[in-house]
Amino acid sequence: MPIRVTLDAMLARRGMTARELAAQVGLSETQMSLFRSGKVRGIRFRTLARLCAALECTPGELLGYEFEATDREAGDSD
Amino acid sequence: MPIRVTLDAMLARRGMTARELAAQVGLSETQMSLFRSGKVRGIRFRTLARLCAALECTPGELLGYEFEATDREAGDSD
DNA sequence: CTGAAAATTTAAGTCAAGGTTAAACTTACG
DNA sequence: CGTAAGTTTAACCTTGACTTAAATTTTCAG
Repeated sequence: MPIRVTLDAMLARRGMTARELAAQVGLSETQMSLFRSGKVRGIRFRTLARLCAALECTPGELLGYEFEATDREAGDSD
Repeated sequence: MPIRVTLDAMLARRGMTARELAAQVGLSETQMSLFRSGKVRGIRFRTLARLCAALECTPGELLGYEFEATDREAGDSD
């Protein structure tokens, strides 16, 4: 999974704990943890928008991407 | 919905039709159309990664975001 | 004009997974 | 210690991503 939600850097930049962000954004701490550990395979724009607003950043800053050759195949698994 | 998948600019830049991209990425034309018209509320990372690979760009370049004050409220409706 | 390719739209349906609550457990750290 | 922060597992609910199919519309070279 080359795309990940990278919250840590933004949290550090804003001196905020994951728990605070969860409360502010209305997300469960569980989900926050899943995001941070890269165990999520997608995201709703509503959620992404709230994270961006709370952290005052762009989607691009929250979504880390590392090019992978396998992403060029349509029939690729996962 | 302040976040949108902006494919048009990238398609133009690579001189590619939406249909071609759909085939290359393994997405239905229907879904491509829904993305382009902003009728989608989220995206799977698998899909986003493939789009990025095919268009040789970053998630940030595909996800347009416009700050909205309502995104700062946790209990916000959609 | 004309016709074919490209794109849009509607409809019906599948099912993966986003997100929740609850609860127990593990780390920091003053 | 003891408290706050973070993880993890499990059971659930619900949304909506994505599909196929098919009809319609837009686009545009010739």
